[in-house]
Amino acid sequence: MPRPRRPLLTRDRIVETALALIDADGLGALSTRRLAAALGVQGPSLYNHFATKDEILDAVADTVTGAVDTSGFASRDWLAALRDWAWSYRRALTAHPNIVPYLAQGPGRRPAALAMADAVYGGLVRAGWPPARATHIGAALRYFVAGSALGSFARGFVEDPELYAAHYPHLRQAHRLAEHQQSVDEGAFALGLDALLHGLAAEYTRTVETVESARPNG
Amino acid sequence: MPRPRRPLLTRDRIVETALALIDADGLGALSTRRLAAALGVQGPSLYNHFATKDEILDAVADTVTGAVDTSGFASRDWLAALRDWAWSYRRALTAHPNIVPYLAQGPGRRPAALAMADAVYGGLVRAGWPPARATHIGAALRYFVAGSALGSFARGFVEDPELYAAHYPHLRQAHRLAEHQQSVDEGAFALGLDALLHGLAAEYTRTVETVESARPNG
DNA sequence: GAATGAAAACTTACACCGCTAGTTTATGAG
DNA sequence: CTCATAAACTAGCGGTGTAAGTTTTCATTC
Repeated sequence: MPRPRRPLLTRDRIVETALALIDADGLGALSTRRLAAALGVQGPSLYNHFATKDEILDAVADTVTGAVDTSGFASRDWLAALRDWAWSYRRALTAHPNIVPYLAQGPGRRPAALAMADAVYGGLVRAGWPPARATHIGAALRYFVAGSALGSFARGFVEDPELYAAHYPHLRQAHRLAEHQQSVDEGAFALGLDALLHGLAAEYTRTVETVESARPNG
Repeated sequence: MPRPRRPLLTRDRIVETALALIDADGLGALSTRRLAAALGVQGPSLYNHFATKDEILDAVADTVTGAVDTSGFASRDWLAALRDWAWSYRRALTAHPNIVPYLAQGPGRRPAALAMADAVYGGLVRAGWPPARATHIGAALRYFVAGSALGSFARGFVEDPELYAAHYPHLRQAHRLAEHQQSVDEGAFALGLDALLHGLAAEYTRTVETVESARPNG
């Protein structure tokens, strides 16, 4: 088949299909040949639209990141904005858990990831956090969200009662975790996020508000 | 070469060499043939000692997890034990960052990972946390530690000033993050961990101590 | 001490992988 | 109308995990 009258592929169609395959079969199951086959095309044709497979994955990762809502930093106080962002971030990642290991490596040059970092950092600095602290807070929350989406804690335990009974006295119920996967993971996230934000709020009154009130025009 | 008089390979030697290769060149650069070559042997010989490559990676991951110290749960109060554990956990992972994406998927059937989960969960329950809460706390801290070790936040930003200057007003200094990688990552971890533990301590007095004092013999 | 079976290396080979090179034809710009 | 570019193709390279079968040695059993 030579060049067709209407292009068979577009970047969007490739990214969309890649994400669907990753969601369905995992990151490891995405090969250029399988992706191409799902698009009704031969493997190397993809390289007319992307230079490398990593570029495809970058695009997939960025559409996932693009679903994260950072608008709170423009309208709400920093604490509420952080909470909204963290939940939205988590929702975006858990909707496509298989891409998280790739995405969690860092923003790289992906526009949506950089825009997110920009919004968070900017929002925190605007709220009065010293720049270094704003960096740390953004990083800490990213750690927590990425870690929570990366391989469900609950699903990480095998569904095999005998494995635990013998050697791990406190894990007798661990095999049941898989059943309640979603609620365990969400409960852990909710608890951890609340604790984190609680701690940050305390830190805020301790450092930022203290410093401001000490200034002549604070 | 037929069967040699003294075996050329042992599981330990394979795991050790695999970890060294992963540390040096990354997880993606570990192939059975390269690993075998580093051991002075042909690729398929590895399969006399491990059934699959994943089994090798499991063993590597478990030696890394084995370096985590959970002894605090036997000797200190739960809050100090959590802090010690989290730092030890982080040190173990950041010593071998390239294996973290594999390891972070969950404990699976790896003995060291399961022993760690057992110690943490047991310690928290012994301290008075309700079982469900203990699960959540262990998970939340694992999220945070794994996220922090999985692809350095700082290194995730490209060292290219022009990339940021144009479109991301608040990230003008982001390209400098790579320089201070270690201190940024550690600072973010320290801040986040302190905040998390601060929040958990508050939650403890709110729920556990309240409940206990309400009991007749509390 | 001979026989035997498992162990541990080997070679060969398969199906798949990412990607390059070169070919063919349709499209759109001048 | 010309022609560079775009977008599909086929063929193929070097690499991957691993299965199959071979050879020799070791450890055990009669």
